[in-house]
Amino acid sequence: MTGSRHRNAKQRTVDRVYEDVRADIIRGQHPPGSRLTEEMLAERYEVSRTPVRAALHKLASDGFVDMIPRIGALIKTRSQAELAEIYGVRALLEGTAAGLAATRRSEADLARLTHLAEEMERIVADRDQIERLSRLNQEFHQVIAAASGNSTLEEAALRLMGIGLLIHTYGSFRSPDIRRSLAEHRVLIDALTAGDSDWATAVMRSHMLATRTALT
Amino acid sequence: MTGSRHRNAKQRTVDRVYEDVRADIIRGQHPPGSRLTEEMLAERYEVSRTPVRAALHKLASDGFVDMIPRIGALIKTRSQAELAEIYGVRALLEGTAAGLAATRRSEADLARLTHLAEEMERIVADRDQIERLSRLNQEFHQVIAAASGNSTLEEAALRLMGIGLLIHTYGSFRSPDIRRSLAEHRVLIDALTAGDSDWATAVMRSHMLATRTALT
DNA sequence: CCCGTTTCGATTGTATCCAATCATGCCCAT
DNA sequence: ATGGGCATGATTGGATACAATCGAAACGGG
Repeated sequence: MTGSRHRNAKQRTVDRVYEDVRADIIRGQHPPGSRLTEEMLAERYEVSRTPVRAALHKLASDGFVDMIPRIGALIKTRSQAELAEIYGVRALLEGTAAGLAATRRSEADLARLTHLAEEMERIVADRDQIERLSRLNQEFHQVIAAASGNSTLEEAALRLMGIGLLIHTYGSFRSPDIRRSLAEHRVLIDALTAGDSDWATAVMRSHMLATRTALT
Repeated sequence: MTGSRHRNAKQRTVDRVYEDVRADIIRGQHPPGSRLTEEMLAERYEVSRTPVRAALHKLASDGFVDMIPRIGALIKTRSQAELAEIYGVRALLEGTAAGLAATRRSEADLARLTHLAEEMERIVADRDQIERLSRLNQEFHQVIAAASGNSTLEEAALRLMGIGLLIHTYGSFRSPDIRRSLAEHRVLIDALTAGDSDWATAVMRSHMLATRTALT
């Protein structure tokens, strides 16, 4: 999340462990509140404790676990209220980002967003592809954040998106909410295509706040 | 920044190293772009590489350095444009936080803010206490962010405040700008005392954007 | 003289070992 | 029976040793 982005032909052990543990958390393998010890993870992934420790600290700084000295890493629990907070702040940040993106987006951005929207609509009915739907949705939002041209804004938004993944978001939504969400994506693309900042901001804010409500 | 908060009677080595390196960066001991090797820091602080590495990774996740695999930690360079971005996003986040704080602030919060404002006014003329002025200012903003009652918002704002410290902010301001800034603090307290959300939001936004301009 | 190649060294990445500390549970005294 | 204190063990924190990888300089060929 906060980490470095470079072409890694071969992944370092610490990165592999980080990704694996993170994926397990998102999939609910490690339920909130459960305890992870370095030794246990080291054994499971067949590496030494050193990379496990590094990965755990990174997970902590990304808000996935709490590291308690001499206890271990506890999977962070997010209350309903915190989740609502996150979506509220996302509305603020991503709304602004969408407004900026409306004037700065490239044709390639629009094409990518359209492709993502189509793909999501294609698989929306398939309950087996919920996880993929969630990833596509995340990428959709990432593209817009990046298109804002404001890396500070983008980074802050990305951070919150990552935390939100703690709950396998789409899985907890009901079908009508998901379809509404996808329809809003289309409107968002229209606003960005039109280059209308205010419209884009409003749609994005509306999109995030509707999602917040759908969570409860 | 992102780290854990617990009563630390005795500080762990990694924390000490983190604080020391961070302070050195803020003071300009390590100029932007310069390279920090683990071994060099281990020798300087007379510890092994282990806590140094942990501290370095934390600094990276807090946006103070870039960790490049097999190269080392490079002190992050922030362009004028990035700095402007940061203050822009702070205006957004802290403006919202101030609006929330206007309705939720306690009497203790107001007292603390008033005390901080007075203290800053008392030492504003003393060029030797620039660093202290900067710390007090930071605490002022932290108190408001915390008073918002929105921990997500608070955390995001705190993060950006920390990054902003990369440039010893107040040191690069001219006297009139600093005095304007302190005057705005007073107005902010008035708005919070009155419980006027819109006013508080507007003042905070204005305060941050004026600061952004003063930087250039 | 310049450019590609290869070797060497510097630096991070990983493993293992030892120390310190705190949670837990047992035991004893009241 | 109950509460407090103490011993023990589990777990992280730190140090050291070793491996891997990449950059840079030296070297050789064109």
